[in-house]
Amino acid sequence: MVLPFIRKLRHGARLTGDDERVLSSLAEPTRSAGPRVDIIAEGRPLPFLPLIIEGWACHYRLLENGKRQIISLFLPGDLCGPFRTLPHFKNHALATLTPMVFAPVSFDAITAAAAASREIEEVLWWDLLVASAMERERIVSLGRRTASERLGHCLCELHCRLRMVGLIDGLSYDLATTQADLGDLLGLSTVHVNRSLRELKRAGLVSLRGRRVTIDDPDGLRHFSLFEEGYLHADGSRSG
Amino acid sequence: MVLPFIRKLRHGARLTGDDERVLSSLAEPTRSAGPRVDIIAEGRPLPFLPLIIEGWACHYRLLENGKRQIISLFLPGDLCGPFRTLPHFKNHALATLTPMVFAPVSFDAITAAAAASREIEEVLWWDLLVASAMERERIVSLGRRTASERLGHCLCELHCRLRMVGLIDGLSYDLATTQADLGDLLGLSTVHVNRSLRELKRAGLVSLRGRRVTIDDPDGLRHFSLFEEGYLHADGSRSG
DNA sequence: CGGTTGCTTGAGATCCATCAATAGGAGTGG
DNA sequence: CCACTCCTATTGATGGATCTCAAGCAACCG
Repeated sequence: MVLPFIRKLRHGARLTGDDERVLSSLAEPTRSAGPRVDIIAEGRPLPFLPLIIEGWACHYRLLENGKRQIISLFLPGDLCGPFRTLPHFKNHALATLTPMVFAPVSFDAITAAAAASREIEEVLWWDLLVASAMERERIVSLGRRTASERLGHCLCELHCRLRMVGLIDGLSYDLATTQADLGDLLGLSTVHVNRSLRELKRAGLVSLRGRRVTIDDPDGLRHFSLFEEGYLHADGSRSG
Repeated sequence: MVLPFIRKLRHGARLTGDDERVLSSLAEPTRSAGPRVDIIAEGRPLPFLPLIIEGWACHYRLLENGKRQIISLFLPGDLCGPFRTLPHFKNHALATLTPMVFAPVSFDAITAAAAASREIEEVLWWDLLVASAMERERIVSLGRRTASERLGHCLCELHCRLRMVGLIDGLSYDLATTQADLGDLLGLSTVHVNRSLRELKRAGLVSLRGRRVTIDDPDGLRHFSLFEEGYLHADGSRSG
């Protein structure tokens, strides 16, 4: 079985067998965590870099007024932060959204891997630059897209990201978040997430059965949400 | 005269004289640009990394619906992007907000500088991590702060950032943006920026004379805006 | 079964956008 | 020095988007 981490990185570089073996070795040993558990508390330096094998997680921030904002959403194959850190840099809280299996990758190991192979060094940068592009895209969403557009955009992005790690079934995938989580991610109230979802359903763009999302009209949803997937670099555009 | 770039980086590492000379050499030669000019068009790979000597700039994104979102704001001393890029990564548009003097730093030169000195490599990462923290903080603002809180937070951040490069005068500094720019930065309409500003003024938190901002009640403004400056690493916390 | 969690819907309030108009300041040309 | 224009700031009025409060429902789980 190929790790989702490896599957994802193949979109970013042509990895040799050696490269993939080195990268796979970073993914061991693994730990497990339950759902809705803090892996790393807010304000601590990062002791290691979590690499997700299975499950979803997020960086979040709790404001003094009690509101929560999810800063980044992490899926299987994701490194939960930049591959390099410095002393005195504190982290946002990292929490699981679902039960999760992850590898606590040591920064030393990752640095050594990058030093050993130019391709690995590049693909780690590729991953960092894509993660950073997703954050910037969310700034655009939060600032200038309506609630329904934000939600549609998010559903498009998730489909694309899950496709990169082989976790979709055609136009369907399992949405592991609650609507409250989506609200904290998109800067909306739970109630309004629900209404926006209803709007997308009524427009025939998506449908839901339980936690299973199906994008019924991909072009329509992309157009409605102003979604352009280039920033995710899922097309192997390295070769084009 | 010490470059703002150097002044800023001193907050991130103890640089030797040699380090500073190497970093200063990156800042030459320089170019000038007028106000409201695109330095780099959207969707192009980055030909070089602009380093601002004087003036303000921003990354922005124009949506198909005509709305604009400013993604990052850049001040004197700022590198307008991560110090490493990869082929096929396209950029957001980079535009000046004011007349600007900048150095088009070549990625090769910056890579060489990082390879030559561990301190330089670290301080470039420091800069990248701080820039990334500012983007995440804006996600929090856009998602979970009210208009006035966002504005106050922004004014606090600007004061801190300008302080790091010596461009403040006590509690005052020159705000180089129009209210329309602030709106695009904070996800608000121009009109509402104006009203939020009025609210901050009436609360005795800030005052304005022309483009000159004065923070009359720093603690009050910080508290009101839920601003905690740790993410900017302006305190030389590397030593603490 | 009862308790908990998440989803759904309604009603009313609030925040913010939009439209429209005015005013001030800086530059420009006569 | 004045008239003109453009850009920015300011304010009012109105409507729309979203939040909050509240209630009911469904699924799951001890």
